[in-house]
Amino acid sequence: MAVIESTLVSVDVLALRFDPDARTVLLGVAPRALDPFAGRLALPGVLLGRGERLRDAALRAVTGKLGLDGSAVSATGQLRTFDEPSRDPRGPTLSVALWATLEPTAPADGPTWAPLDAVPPLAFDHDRIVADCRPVLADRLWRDTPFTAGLLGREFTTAQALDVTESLTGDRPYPANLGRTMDRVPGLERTAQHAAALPKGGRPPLVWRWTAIGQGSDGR
Amino acid sequence: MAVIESTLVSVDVLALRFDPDARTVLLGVAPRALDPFAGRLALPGVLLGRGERLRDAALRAVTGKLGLDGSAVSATGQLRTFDEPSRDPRGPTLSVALWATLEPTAPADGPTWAPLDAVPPLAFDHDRIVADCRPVLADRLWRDTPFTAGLLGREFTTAQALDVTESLTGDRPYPANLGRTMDRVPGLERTAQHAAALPKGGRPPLVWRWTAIGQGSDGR
DNA sequence: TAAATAGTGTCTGTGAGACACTATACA
DNA sequence: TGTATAGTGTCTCACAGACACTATTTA
Repeated sequence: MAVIESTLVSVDVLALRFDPDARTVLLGVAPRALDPFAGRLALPGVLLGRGERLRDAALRAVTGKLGLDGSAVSATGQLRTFDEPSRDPRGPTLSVALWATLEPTAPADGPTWAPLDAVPPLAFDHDRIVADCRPVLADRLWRDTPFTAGLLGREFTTAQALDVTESLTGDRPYPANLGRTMDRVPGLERTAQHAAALPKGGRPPLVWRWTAIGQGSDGR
Repeated sequence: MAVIESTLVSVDVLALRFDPDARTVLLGVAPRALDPFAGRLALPGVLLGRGERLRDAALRAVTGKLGLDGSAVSATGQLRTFDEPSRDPRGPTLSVALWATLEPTAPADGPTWAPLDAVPPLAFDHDRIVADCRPVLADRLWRDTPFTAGLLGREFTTAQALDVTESLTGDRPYPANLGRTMDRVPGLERTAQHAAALPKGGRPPLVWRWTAIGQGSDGR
Protein backbone atom coordinates (compact mmCIF):
# COMPACT_ATOMS: atom_id res chain seq x y z
CA MET A 1 0.00 0.00 0.00
CA ALA A 2 1.47 3.31 -1.02
CA VAL A 3 1.55 6.09 1.50
CA ILE A 4 -0.57 8.89 0.22
CA GLU A 5 1.40 12.03 -0.36
CA SER A 6 -1.11 14.34 1.14
CA THR A 7 -0.91 18.07 0.91
CA LEU A 8 -0.60 20.02 4.11
CA VAL A 9 -3.46 22.34 4.87
CA SER A 10 -3.09 25.57 6.73
CA VAL A 11 -5.88 27.81 7.90
CA ASP A 12 -5.10 31.51 7.67
CA VAL A 13 -7.38 33.97 9.34
CA LEU A 14 -8.39 37.50 8.50
CA ALA A 15 -9.17 38.58 12.04
CA LEU A 16 -11.18 41.78 11.98
CA ARG A 17 -11.91 44.06 14.89
CA PHE A 18 -13.67 47.38 14.86
CA ASP A 19 -11.99 49.98 16.99
CA PRO A 20 -14.64 52.52 17.96
CA ASP A 21 -12.04 55.04 19.08
CA ALA A 22 -9.88 54.90 15.99
CA ARG A 23 -13.09 54.58 13.98
CA THR A 24 -11.63 51.94 11.69
CA VAL A 25 -11.62 48.22 11.14
CA LEU A 26 -8.32 46.63 12.11
CA LEU A 27 -6.71 43.47 10.83
CA GLY A 28 -4.88 41.26 13.31
CA VAL A 29 -1.36 40.31 12.31
CA ALA A 30 1.48 38.88 14.37
CA PRO A 31 5.21 38.46 13.93
CA ARG A 32 6.18 34.92 13.10
CA ALA A 33 8.03 33.05 15.81
CA LEU A 34 9.53 30.28 13.72
CA ASP A 35 11.77 30.14 10.79
CA PRO A 36 10.15 30.64 7.47
CA PHE A 37 9.85 34.42 7.61
CA ALA A 38 10.72 34.48 11.33
CA GLY A 39 10.11 37.92 12.76
CA ARG A 40 8.04 39.07 9.80
CA LEU A 41 4.39 39.89 10.17
CA ALA A 42 1.84 37.39 8.96
CA LEU A 43 -1.79 36.52 9.23
CA PRO A 44 -2.50 34.22 12.15
CA GLY A 45 -2.49 30.70 10.79
CA VAL A 46 -2.13 27.13 11.92
CA LEU A 47 -1.81 23.76 10.31
CA LEU A 48 -5.13 22.01 10.22
CA GLY A 49 -5.10 18.99 12.46
CA ARG A 50 -6.50 15.68 11.38
CA GLY A 51 -10.24 15.76 11.87
CA GLU A 52 -10.19 19.36 13.01
CA ARG A 53 -12.91 21.72 11.83
CA LEU A 54 -11.87 24.81 9.95
CA ARG A 55 -13.57 27.01 12.48
CA ASP A 56 -11.73 25.36 15.35
CA ALA A 57 -8.42 25.82 13.60
CA ALA A 58 -9.27 29.47 13.06
CA LEU A 59 -10.00 29.86 16.75
CA ARG A 60 -6.73 28.16 17.54
CA ALA A 61 -4.90 30.58 15.27
CA VAL A 62 -6.53 33.63 16.78
CA THR A 63 -5.97 32.35 20.28
CA GLY A 64 -2.41 31.22 19.79
CA LYS A 65 -0.97 33.73 17.40
CA LEU A 66 -2.86 36.82 18.44
CA GLY A 67 -3.02 35.91 22.11
CA LEU A 68 -6.71 36.57 22.40
CA ASP A 69 -9.35 34.75 24.32
CA GLY A 70 -11.40 32.49 22.08
CA SER A 71 -14.59 33.91 23.49
CA ALA A 72 -13.73 37.26 21.89
CA VAL A 73 -14.41 35.73 18.49
CA SER A 74 -17.95 36.68 17.59
CA ALA A 75 -18.25 34.93 14.24
CA THR A 76 -16.25 33.11 11.58
CA GLY A 77 -16.75 32.14 7.97
CA GLN A 78 -15.04 30.80 4.94
CA LEU A 79 -13.43 32.86 2.24
CA ARG A 80 -11.53 30.84 -0.36
CA THR A 81 -8.66 28.45 -0.76
CA PHE A 82 -5.25 29.38 -2.10
CA ASP A 83 -3.35 26.64 -3.83
CA GLU A 84 -0.21 28.03 -5.43
CA PRO A 85 2.31 25.30 -4.73
CA SER A 86 5.08 27.82 -4.08
CA ARG A 87 3.23 29.89 -1.53
CA ASP A 88 5.17 28.31 1.33
CA PRO A 89 8.94 27.86 0.92
CA ARG A 90 8.80 24.69 3.04
CA GLY A 91 6.81 22.99 0.35
CA PRO A 92 3.37 22.92 -1.16
CA THR A 93 0.55 23.68 1.21
CA LEU A 94 -3.04 24.60 0.74
CA SER A 95 -4.29 27.64 2.58
CA VAL A 96 -7.93 27.92 3.47
CA ALA A 97 -8.67 31.56 4.26
CA LEU A 98 -11.30 32.30 6.90
CA TRP A 99 -12.55 35.53 8.33
CA ALA A 100 -13.14 35.98 12.05
CA THR A 101 -14.76 38.94 13.74
CA LEU A 102 -13.81 40.03 17.23
CA GLU A 103 -15.89 41.94 19.71
CA PRO A 104 -15.49 45.64 18.99
CA THR A 105 -13.16 47.17 21.59
CA ALA A 106 -10.00 49.13 21.65
CA PRO A 107 -7.19 46.73 20.69
CA ALA A 108 -5.29 45.09 23.49
CA ASP A 109 -1.52 44.89 23.62
CA GLY A 110 0.48 42.15 21.97
CA PRO A 111 -0.71 41.50 18.45
CA THR A 112 -0.34 44.19 15.91
CA TRP A 113 -3.54 45.66 14.62
CA ALA A 114 -3.31 47.31 11.26
CA PRO A 115 -5.99 49.44 9.64
CA LEU A 116 -7.31 47.66 6.57
CA ASP A 117 -6.12 50.55 4.44
CA ALA A 118 -2.56 50.28 5.70
CA VAL A 119 -1.70 46.64 6.13
CA PRO A 120 2.09 46.26 6.26
CA PRO A 121 3.82 43.75 3.96
CA LEU A 122 3.19 40.24 5.18
CA ALA A 123 4.94 36.91 4.90
CA PHE A 124 4.09 34.09 2.49
CA ASP A 125 1.39 35.10 0.00
CA HIS A 126 -0.56 36.83 2.73
CA ASP A 127 -0.54 40.15 0.93
CA ARG A 128 -2.33 38.49 -1.93
CA ILE A 129 -4.78 36.80 0.40
CA VAL A 130 -5.68 40.12 1.98
CA ALA A 131 -5.96 41.84 -1.39
CA ASP A 132 -8.11 39.08 -2.84
CA CYS A 133 -10.40 38.77 0.13
CA ARG A 134 -10.98 42.40 0.95
CA PRO A 135 -13.63 43.00 -1.73
CA VAL A 136 -15.33 39.82 -0.61
CA LEU A 137 -15.48 41.13 2.93
CA ALA A 138 -16.82 44.48 1.73
CA ASP A 139 -19.51 42.66 -0.19
CA ARG A 140 -20.53 40.72 2.91
CA LEU A 141 -21.28 43.81 4.97
CA TRP A 142 -25.03 44.35 5.47
CA ARG A 143 -25.74 41.17 3.52
CA ASP A 144 -24.25 38.59 5.86
CA THR A 145 -25.82 39.14 9.23
CA PRO A 146 -23.42 37.15 11.43
CA PHE A 147 -20.48 38.91 9.83
CA THR A 148 -21.96 42.36 10.21
CA ALA A 149 -23.21 41.75 13.73
CA GLY A 150 -19.90 40.17 14.68
CA LEU A 151 -18.04 43.24 13.54
CA LEU A 152 -20.32 45.90 14.98
CA GLY A 153 -21.57 44.15 18.08
CA ARG A 154 -25.07 43.69 19.36
CA GLU A 155 -25.73 47.42 19.57
CA PHE A 156 -24.12 50.19 17.60
CA THR A 157 -24.67 53.71 16.37
CA THR A 158 -25.18 55.09 12.90
CA ALA A 159 -21.79 56.76 13.19
CA GLN A 160 -20.13 53.41 13.83
CA ALA A 161 -21.99 51.85 10.93
CA LEU A 162 -20.64 54.63 8.72
CA ASP A 163 -17.12 54.05 9.99
CA VAL A 164 -17.21 50.30 9.39
CA THR A 165 -18.69 50.71 5.95
CA GLU A 166 -16.04 53.24 5.01
CA SER A 167 -13.27 50.99 6.32
CA LEU A 168 -14.40 48.00 4.31
CA THR A 169 -15.56 49.59 1.08
CA GLY A 170 -13.29 52.63 1.03
CA ASP A 171 -16.27 54.91 0.58
CA ARG A 172 -18.20 56.75 3.25
CA PRO A 173 -21.90 56.54 2.43
CA TYR A 174 -24.38 59.31 3.08
CA PRO A 175 -25.94 58.74 6.51
CA ALA A 176 -29.39 58.92 4.99
CA ASN A 177 -28.68 56.22 2.44
CA LEU A 178 -26.98 53.90 4.91
CA GLY A 179 -29.94 54.32 7.23
CA ARG A 180 -32.26 53.07 4.52
CA THR A 181 -29.93 50.17 3.77
CA MET A 182 -29.96 49.21 7.43
CA ASP A 183 -33.74 49.50 7.60
CA ARG A 184 -33.85 46.71 5.05
CA VAL A 185 -31.47 44.39 6.92
CA PRO A 186 -33.56 41.63 8.47
CA GLY A 187 -33.13 41.31 12.20
CA LEU A 188 -31.79 44.83 12.62
CA GLU A 189 -33.87 47.38 14.48
CA ARG A 190 -33.65 51.16 14.58
CA THR A 191 -34.19 52.12 18.20
CA ALA A 192 -35.54 55.43 19.42
CA GLN A 193 -32.59 56.26 21.61
CA HIS A 194 -29.74 58.53 20.67
CA ALA A 195 -26.20 57.74 21.70
CA ALA A 196 -23.93 60.14 23.51
CA ALA A 197 -22.68 62.91 21.30
CA LEU A 198 -19.40 62.62 19.49
CA PRO A 199 -16.19 64.31 20.70
CA LYS A 200 -16.16 66.83 17.89
CA GLY A 201 -19.80 67.77 18.28
CA GLY A 202 -22.60 67.06 15.90
CA ARG A 203 -26.01 65.54 16.30
CA PRO A 204 -25.94 62.37 18.41
CA PRO A 205 -26.46 59.31 16.24
CA LEU A 206 -29.24 56.80 16.67
CA VAL A 207 -28.68 53.40 18.24
CA TRP A 208 -29.37 50.23 16.26
CA ARG A 209 -29.87 46.82 17.77
CA TRP A 210 -30.00 43.26 16.46
CA THR A 211 -33.17 41.40 17.23
CA ALA A 212 -32.13 38.22 15.42
CA ILE A 213 -28.74 37.36 14.08
CA GLY A 214 -29.66 34.45 11.86
CA GLN A 215 -27.41 31.74 10.54
CA GLY A 216 -24.32 32.22 8.49
CA SER A 217 -24.21 30.12 5.40
CA ASP A 218 -21.26 28.39 7.04
CA GLY A 219 -19.25 28.26 3.90
CA ARG A 220 -19.18 30.73 1.06
CA MET B 1 10.01 15.77 15.83
CA ALA B 2 6.39 14.79 15.70
CA VAL B 3 4.92 13.67 12.44
CA ILE B 4 2.20 16.07 11.50
CA GLU B 5 -1.19 14.44 11.41
CA SER B 6 -2.32 16.12 8.28
CA THR B 7 -5.84 15.98 7.01
CA LEU B 8 -6.48 14.38 3.66
CA VAL B 9 -7.88 16.67 1.00
CA SER B 10 -10.20 15.55 -1.72
CA VAL B 11 -11.39 17.61 -4.63
CA ASP B 12 -14.97 16.96 -5.64
CA VAL B 13 -16.26 18.34 -8.88
CA LEU B 14 -19.64 19.57 -9.96
CA ALA B 15 -19.19 18.84 -13.65
CA LEU B 16 -21.84 20.66 -15.64
CA ARG B 17 -22.76 20.15 -19.25
CA PHE B 18 -25.52 21.75 -21.21
CA ASP B 19 -27.37 19.30 -23.42
CA PRO B 20 -28.95 21.33 -26.23
CA ASP B 21 -31.23 18.45 -27.22
CA ALA B 22 -32.59 17.75 -23.77
CA ARG B 23 -32.52 21.49 -23.17
CA THR B 24 -31.20 21.09 -19.63
CA VAL B 25 -27.99 21.35 -17.69
CA LEU B 26 -26.68 17.97 -16.62
CA LEU B 27 -24.50 17.02 -13.68
CA GLY B 28 -21.85 14.38 -14.18
CA VAL B 29 -21.89 11.56 -11.66
CA ALA B 30 -20.25 8.15 -11.73
CA PRO B 31 -20.61 4.90 -9.82
CA ARG B 32 -17.81 4.41 -7.34
CA ALA B 33 -15.38 1.64 -8.16
CA LEU B 34 -13.84 1.16 -4.74
CA ASP B 35 -15.15 0.27 -1.40
CA PRO B 36 -16.61 3.07 0.58
CA PHE B 37 -19.97 3.26 -1.17
CA ALA B 38 -18.76 0.96 -3.97
CA GLY B 39 -21.30 0.94 -6.80
CA ARG B 40 -23.12 3.99 -5.55
CA LEU B 41 -23.20 7.17 -7.56
CA ALA B 42 -20.96 10.02 -6.50
CA LEU B 43 -19.48 13.25 -7.71
CA PRO B 44 -16.19 12.74 -9.52
CA GLY B 45 -13.48 13.31 -6.94
CA VAL B 46 -9.84 12.56 -6.32
CA LEU B 47 -7.40 12.95 -3.49
CA LEU B 48 -5.33 16.04 -3.95
CA GLY B 49 -1.72 15.14 -4.61
CA ARG B 50 1.11 16.90 -2.88
CA GLY B 51 1.78 20.13 -4.73
CA GLU B 52 -1.10 19.58 -7.11
CA ARG B 53 -3.26 22.52 -8.10
CA LEU B 54 -6.95 22.29 -7.38
CA ARG B 55 -7.78 22.80 -11.02
CA ASP B 56 -5.49 19.99 -12.07
CA ALA B 57 -7.04 17.66 -9.55
CA ALA B 58 -10.46 18.60 -10.88
CA LEU B 59 -9.35 17.79 -14.41
CA ARG B 60 -8.00 14.48 -13.16
CA ALA B 61 -11.33 13.71 -11.54
CA VAL B 62 -13.33 14.57 -14.65
CA THR B 63 -10.94 12.65 -16.85
CA GLY B 64 -10.62 9.60 -14.66
CA LYS B 65 -14.04 9.23 -13.11
CA LEU B 66 -16.20 10.50 -15.95
CA GLY B 67 -13.96 9.18 -18.70
CA LEU B 68 -13.89 12.44 -20.59
CA ASP B 69 -11.11 14.10 -22.44
CA GLY B 70 -9.53 16.89 -20.43
CA SER B 71 -9.86 19.23 -23.38
CA ALA B 72 -13.63 19.05 -23.06
CA VAL B 73 -13.40 21.07 -19.85
CA SER B 74 -14.06 24.65 -20.81
CA ALA B 75 -13.65 26.30 -17.41
CA THR B 76 -13.27 25.57 -13.71
CA GLY B 77 -13.66 27.48 -10.51
CA GLN B 78 -13.82 27.15 -6.78
CA LEU B 79 -16.96 26.74 -4.74
CA ARG B 80 -16.35 26.08 -1.06
CA THR B 81 -14.75 23.64 1.31
CA PHE B 82 -16.64 21.06 3.33
CA ASP B 83 -15.07 20.03 6.59
CA GLU B 84 -17.44 17.79 8.54
CA PRO B 85 -15.06 15.22 10.00
CA SER B 86 -17.55 12.41 9.47
CA ARG B 87 -18.21 13.07 5.80
CA ASP B 88 -15.99 10.14 4.78
CA PRO B 89 -16.32 6.86 6.71
CA ARG B 90 -12.61 6.18 6.15
CA GLY B 91 -11.74 9.09 8.33
CA PRO B 92 -11.73 12.85 8.35
CA THR B 93 -11.10 14.46 5.01
CA LEU B 94 -11.55 17.93 3.71
CA SER B 95 -13.46 18.30 0.48
CA VAL B 96 -12.82 21.27 -1.75
CA ALA B 97 -15.73 21.60 -4.14
CA LEU B 98 -15.03 22.92 -7.62
CA TRP B 99 -17.25 23.48 -10.60
CA ALA B 100 -16.21 22.50 -14.09
CA THR B 101 -18.04 23.28 -17.30
CA LEU B 102 -17.89 20.98 -20.31
CA GLU B 103 -18.41 21.86 -23.93
CA PRO B 104 -22.12 21.75 -24.67
CA THR B 105 -22.90 18.56 -26.59
CA ALA B 106 -25.15 15.61 -26.24
CA PRO B 107 -23.74 13.46 -23.42
CA ALA B 108 -21.49 10.60 -24.37
CA ASP B 109 -21.87 7.12 -22.99
CA GLY B 110 -20.27 5.98 -19.78
CA PRO B 111 -20.81 8.50 -17.01
CA THR B 112 -24.27 9.17 -15.84
CA TRP B 113 -25.59 12.57 -16.56
CA ALA B 114 -28.39 13.70 -14.31
CA PRO B 115 -30.52 16.79 -14.81
CA LEU B 116 -29.84 19.25 -12.04
CA ASP B 117 -33.46 18.99 -10.98
CA ALA B 118 -33.29 15.23 -10.57
CA VAL B 119 -29.94 14.31 -9.15
CA PRO B 120 -30.11 10.79 -7.69
CA PRO B 121 -28.96 10.16 -4.13
CA LEU B 122 -25.18 10.29 -3.97
CA ALA B 123 -22.50 8.81 -1.75
CA PHE B 124 -20.70 10.60 1.09
CA ASP B 125 -22.11 14.06 1.74
CA HIS B 126 -22.38 14.74 -1.96
CA ASP B 127 -26.11 15.42 -1.78
CA ARG B 128 -25.36 18.22 0.61
CA ILE B 129 -22.56 19.53 -1.57
CA VAL B 130 -24.89 19.69 -4.55
CA ALA B 131 -27.67 21.28 -2.54
CA ASP B 132 -25.34 23.87 -1.01
CA CYS B 133 -23.61 24.77 -4.22
CA ARG B 134 -26.53 24.93 -6.60
CA PRO B 135 -27.67 28.42 -5.57
CA VAL B 136 -24.07 29.56 -5.86
CA LEU B 137 -23.95 28.27 -9.41
CA ALA B 138 -27.25 29.94 -10.25
CA ASP B 139 -25.88 33.20 -8.90
CA ARG B 140 -22.80 32.92 -11.10
CA LEU B 141 -24.76 32.73 -14.34
CA TRP B 142 -24.49 35.95 -16.40
CA ARG B 143 -22.19 37.41 -13.74
CA ASP B 144 -19.19 35.12 -14.10
CA THR B 145 -18.20 35.21 -17.74
CA PRO B 146 -15.93 32.15 -17.88
CA PHE B 147 -18.58 30.08 -16.15
CA THR B 148 -21.38 31.24 -18.41
CA ALA B 149 -19.32 30.98 -21.57
CA GLY B 150 -18.03 27.59 -20.50
CA LEU B 151 -21.55 26.32 -20.08
CA LEU B 152 -23.10 27.79 -23.22
CA GLY B 153 -20.14 27.70 -25.57
CA ARG B 154 -18.73 30.42 -27.76
CA GLU B 155 -21.97 30.89 -29.67
CA PHE B 156 -25.48 30.18 -28.55
CA THR B 157 -29.08 31.13 -29.11
CA THR B 158 -31.55 32.98 -26.95
CA ALA B 159 -33.49 29.74 -26.61
CA GLN B 160 -30.44 28.00 -25.17
CA ALA B 161 -29.81 30.88 -22.81
CA LEU B 162 -33.37 30.52 -21.58
CA ASP B 163 -32.91 26.78 -21.10
CA VAL B 164 -29.70 27.13 -19.13
CA THR B 165 -31.11 29.87 -16.96
CA GLU B 166 -34.17 27.81 -16.21
CA SER B 167 -32.05 24.77 -15.37
CA LEU B 168 -29.89 26.64 -12.91
CA THR B 169 -32.37 28.97 -11.28
CA GLY B 170 -35.51 26.89 -11.60
CA ASP B 171 -37.32 29.76 -13.25
CA ARG B 172 -37.72 30.44 -16.95
CA PRO B 173 -37.28 34.15 -17.55
CA TYR B 174 -39.18 36.13 -20.11
CA PRO B 175 -37.15 36.19 -23.35
CA ALA B 176 -37.36 39.97 -23.43
CA ASN B 177 -35.93 40.37 -19.95
CA LEU B 178 -33.16 37.84 -20.44
CA GLY B 179 -32.23 39.63 -23.65
CA ARG B 180 -31.73 42.85 -21.75
CA THR B 181 -29.71 41.05 -19.10
CA MET B 182 -27.47 39.62 -21.78
CA ASP B 183 -27.10 43.01 -23.45
CA ARG B 184 -25.47 44.17 -20.24
CA VAL B 185 -23.01 41.27 -20.01
CA PRO B 186 -19.59 42.58 -20.97
CA GLY B 187 -17.98 40.69 -23.82
CA LEU B 188 -21.25 39.26 -25.07
CA GLU B 189 -22.59 40.37 -28.42
CA ARG B 190 -26.04 40.11 -29.94
CA THR B 191 -25.52 39.13 -33.57
CA ALA B 192 -27.89 39.83 -36.41
CA GLN B 193 -28.27 36.24 -37.47
CA HIS B 194 -31.14 33.98 -36.54
CA ALA B 195 -30.57 30.34 -35.76
CA ALA B 196 -32.43 27.49 -37.36
CA ALA B 197 -35.98 27.21 -36.15
CA LEU B 198 -36.88 24.92 -33.33
CA PRO B 199 -38.50 21.50 -33.82
CA LYS B 200 -41.85 22.60 -32.51
CA GLY B 201 -41.98 25.75 -34.57
CA GLY B 202 -41.82 29.27 -33.32
CA ARG B 203 -39.75 32.24 -34.29
CA PRO B 204 -36.07 31.34 -34.76
CA PRO B 205 -34.00 32.76 -31.91
CA LEU B 206 -31.10 35.17 -32.31
CA VAL B 207 -27.49 34.06 -32.04
CA TRP B 208 -25.23 35.52 -29.37
CA ARG B 209 -21.45 35.41 -29.46
CA TRP B 210 -18.67 36.09 -26.99
CA THR B 211 -16.18 38.70 -28.07
CA ALA B 212 -14.11 38.51 -24.91
CA ILE B 213 -14.32 35.95 -22.15
CA GLY B 214 -12.34 37.73 -19.46
CA GLN B 215 -10.70 36.24 -16.45
CA GLY B 216 -12.38 34.20 -13.78
CA SER B 217 -11.64 35.35 -10.30
CA ASP B 218 -9.87 32.02 -9.86
CA GLY B 219 -11.23 31.48 -6.43
CA ARG B 220 -14.57 32.42 -5.03
C1' DT C 1 -22.79 81.83 16.32
C1' DA C 2 -19.89 78.64 13.58
C1' DA C 3 -18.56 74.02 12.64
C1' DA C 4 -19.59 69.31 12.72
C1' DT C 5 -22.47 65.60 12.19
C1' DA C 6 -26.90 62.95 11.83
C1' DG C 7 -31.80 62.57 10.22
C1' DT C 8 -35.80 63.52 6.87
C1' DG C 9 -37.47 64.02 2.49
C1' DT C 10 -36.89 64.12 -2.60
C1' DC C 11 -35.25 63.25 -6.99
C1' DT C 12 -32.94 60.50 -10.53
C1' DG C 13 -31.11 56.49 -12.76
C1' DT C 14 -30.63 51.54 -13.15
C1' DG C 15 -32.10 47.06 -13.19
C1' DA C 16 -35.60 43.29 -12.42
C1' DG C 17 -39.86 41.65 -13.57
C1' DA C 18 -44.48 41.48 -15.76
C1' DC C 19 -46.90 41.90 -19.78
C1' DA C 20 -49.18 43.55 -24.28
C1' DC C 21 -48.25 43.32 -28.81
C1' DT C 22 -45.72 41.96 -32.95
C1' DA C 23 -42.85 38.66 -35.79
C1' DT C 24 -41.81 34.16 -37.67
C1' DA C 25 -41.56 29.54 -37.58
C1' DC C 26 -44.24 24.49 -37.94
C1' DA C 27 -48.53 21.60 -38.56
C1' DT D 1 -55.30 29.17 -39.60
C1' DG D 2 -53.79 27.71 -34.99
C1' DT D 3 -50.00 26.88 -31.93
C1' DA D 4 -45.52 27.78 -30.40
C1' DT D 5 -41.88 30.57 -29.63
C1' DA D 6 -38.92 34.86 -29.84
C1' DG D 7 -38.41 40.03 -30.16
C1' DT D 8 -39.93 45.01 -29.23
C1' DG D 9 -41.73 48.31 -26.43
C1' DT D 10 -43.86 49.77 -21.97
C1' DC D 11 -44.91 50.02 -17.31
C1' DT D 12 -44.01 49.41 -12.44
C1' DC D 13 -41.38 48.59 -8.45
C1' DA D 14 -37.18 48.27 -5.61
C1' DC D 15 -33.01 50.10 -4.62
C1' DA D 16 -28.76 52.92 -4.89
C1' DG D 17 -26.87 57.31 -4.93
C1' DA D 18 -26.88 62.37 -4.69
C1' DC D 19 -28.38 66.18 -2.40
C1' DA D 20 -31.23 70.04 -0.14
C1' DC D 21 -32.86 71.02 4.09
C1' DT D 22 -33.50 70.38 9.05
C1' DA D 23 -31.99 68.90 13.81
C1' DT D 24 -28.75 68.67 17.55
C1' DT D 25 -24.55 68.73 19.46
C1' DT D 26 -19.51 71.01 20.82
C1' DA D 27 -16.38 74.98 20.69
